[in-house]
Amino acid sequence: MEIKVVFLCGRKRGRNEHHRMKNATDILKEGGLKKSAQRIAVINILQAKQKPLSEDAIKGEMGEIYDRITFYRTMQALCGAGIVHKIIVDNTVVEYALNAEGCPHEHVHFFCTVCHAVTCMRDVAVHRYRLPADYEQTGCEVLIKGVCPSCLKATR
Amino acid sequence: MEIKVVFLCGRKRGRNEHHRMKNATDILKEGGLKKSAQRIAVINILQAKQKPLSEDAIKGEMGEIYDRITFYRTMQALCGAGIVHKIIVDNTVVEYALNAEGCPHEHVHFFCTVCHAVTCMRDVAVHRYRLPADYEQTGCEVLIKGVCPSCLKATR
DNA sequence: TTTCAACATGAAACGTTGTTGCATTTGCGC
DNA sequence: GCGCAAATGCAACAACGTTTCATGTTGAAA
Repeated sequence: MEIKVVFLCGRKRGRNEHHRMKNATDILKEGGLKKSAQRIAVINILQAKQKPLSEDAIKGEMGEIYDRITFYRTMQALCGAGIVHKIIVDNTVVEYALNAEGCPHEHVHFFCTVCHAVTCMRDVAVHRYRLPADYEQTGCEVLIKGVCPSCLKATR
Repeated sequence: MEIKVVFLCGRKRGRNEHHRMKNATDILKEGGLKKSAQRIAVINILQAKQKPLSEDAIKGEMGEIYDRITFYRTMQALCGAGIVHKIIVDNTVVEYALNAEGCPHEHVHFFCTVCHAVTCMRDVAVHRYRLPADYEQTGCEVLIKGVCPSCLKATR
């Protein structure tokens, strides 16, 4: 039986007010996972980029230590522990994002159809859909497609 | 340049009030696609089952005439013409559903984590999310996960 | 510090999913 | 019916994802 640390939602943080990031070792410990070079590398990369990344992008950052099989297992472990979440854009397009510290509420994801970047819209909460009473809801994925600000600006 | 037939939304139909289904040949013609055995088979199967189906399920219904390569191209054609829509449950789980006649508004999809069935919640519209003004939205996918009525009943 | 069980790793091999090229067949407008 | 464009199906390929197994690490208890 392992202890999960739950972050309490404090006051809202301002848009440019960064909090000190926890290091990979602590994140793993809190998730009840053993430390390993692969896992630390993945967490550090996702933390540094501050946005969802594809396997390919992570691979590029990892360099030599990247191993395809280990990568899948690493991501399974990190997802299972709630350290990262998987964003399914299409059945052939998957991205991974670090779960935000602080308030880990369900948020909307945005996919830019021009540059193919995926963004976690942390300020846009998932709507609470009303299904017929005999359905039990456990989760909800929302993916909005469109054109991101930088691509929109580029076309003008 | 092909002509797309747009169905106008008339009065709401009652829950058990079925309208006469168009046949596959007409659907293809309206979609600007050529008639073919594969396409007709897929449309007929989706129409008969009245619910989203996986490739495997469709394959099972098609029998001998199923061909994997043709299937992908068929689904690409049908999706492109707006005759069916693809529901991405997970990167390894894809389902296809016939676009409903009548009101083809964006609707929510439901995935039962017990029986893995996918349902089009035709009466549950996709919420209009408000993103920052510099984002342009073109579409939105909503997938709710949970337990469907029949699985819920089975556990009691 | 040493020991050790549990877990992470990476190589090989395999299965599935999706695509591309090409020769052949089919649909459909003329 | 003719002929062109599109659909089909085969082969081959590429990418994605999993399983098995031998080996290397981690972390906790002796």
